[in-house]
Amino acid sequence: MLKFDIEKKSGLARAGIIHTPHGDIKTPAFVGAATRATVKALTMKEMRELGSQAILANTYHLLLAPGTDLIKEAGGLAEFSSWHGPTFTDSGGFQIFSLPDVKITENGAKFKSHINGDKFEMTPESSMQAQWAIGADIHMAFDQLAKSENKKDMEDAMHRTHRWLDRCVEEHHRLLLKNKRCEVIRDNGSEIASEARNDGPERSGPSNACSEQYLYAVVQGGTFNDLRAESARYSASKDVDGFGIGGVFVADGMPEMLQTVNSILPEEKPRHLLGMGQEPIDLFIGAENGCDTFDCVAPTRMARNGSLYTLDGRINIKNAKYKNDFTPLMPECDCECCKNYNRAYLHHLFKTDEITAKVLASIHNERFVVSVVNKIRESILNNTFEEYKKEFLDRYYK
RNA sequence: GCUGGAAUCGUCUAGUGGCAAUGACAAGAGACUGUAAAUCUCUCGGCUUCGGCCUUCGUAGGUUCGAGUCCUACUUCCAGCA
Repeated sequence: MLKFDIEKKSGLARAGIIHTPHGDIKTPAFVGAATRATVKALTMKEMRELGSQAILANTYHLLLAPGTDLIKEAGGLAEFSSWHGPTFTDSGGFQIFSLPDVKITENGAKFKSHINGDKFEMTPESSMQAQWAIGADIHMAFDQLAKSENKKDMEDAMHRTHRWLDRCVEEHHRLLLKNKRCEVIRDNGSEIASEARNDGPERSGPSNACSEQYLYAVVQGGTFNDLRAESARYSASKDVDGFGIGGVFVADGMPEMLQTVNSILPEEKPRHLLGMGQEPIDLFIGAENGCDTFDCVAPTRMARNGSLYTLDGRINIKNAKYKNDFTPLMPECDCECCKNYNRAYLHHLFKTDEITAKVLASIHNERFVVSVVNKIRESILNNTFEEYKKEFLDRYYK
């Protein structure tokens, strides 16, 4: 079982430490979105320097290229990407939702590769196998999202997610048993996996794709809190290491939804809020209501598109008004971009389409969200969360 | 000097009698939440009570119901020949 220590609690909010085979994650924490085993425009060294604790890659993308077997051959995601820290993989479930021409059956989802049109099918079992091959520390169950006003549609997707979860858990345990590092005990003649061994010092050197790996169930249910509650109860009843909360598309109603879900989920297991983090307020709401980790593509995507975070809200650095602005992007920021460059320079780099524009902007935006979540953690530990939240949000959204 | 060719919105460009005029870039703005995203959308002659009105395709004339498009002259540029 994944080890998670809770250091401090305040209502649903908590600060803790997730102990993964590749190191600790002090929570709440923002996990960098490294879909194709890279955080776009950034090197892993830059990610470490800006304080990122973990990354999340996507099974669907890595399956298409370079292939999960190749990553296994390389020694796993951490070794392959030179990240060497805690890693997550998303299951590919989101792609069922986001790609066109996806056929969903009870067995799984049939995709067409967006690269060359190759057809292939992903099932709960194949997703688990792919994630084991990729070798991230924490895996997401293969789920089905829905975005519908229709409760029946949402309910159907949720129930399918639950049936798939059963298959994910079974396959995950089968793979756990196969793993040579796992201790196997016999209970009533049937093999079950015991707690993965996690003795010895943290492994930060070359990793092993066969090291302990952990599974999160994914809670669905859309905007219907009774469905969310049902999904949380179902997920909580399963033998998993933690939980992803998925299918959150609007911040409206998120506090109530998270209160519903996180009041049901067992306190001692970590919770990951999937895909939320474009708006800083989402991070506050998430942490406040019991989420431990977050991931979101928006900070780096927006960075590449010139939309940059400041304590006074997001600005578009490409706007003409920054042409002669020789002040730092965000004076209070300690990132490489803000410490060394000014807005006029960033404006120039964007207007002339220099690669460095995207690099510096991504360093800053990623640092910004990492830093906000780190400060949320500190404030939970210091009992100053409410003050920090008010101070930050009043200024950011004024 | 002669002979051809060419001049269109910041730039390049489409346009061969019905045109405020094509496309690209540039410019201005917006979007982006488990990444088919270094992407996408909108604006881009002026005014507008949103029905239109006015001014535009080197300059000046002309033909025509109608000219960026045809004719004449001029100006500038390009190529070739002297």
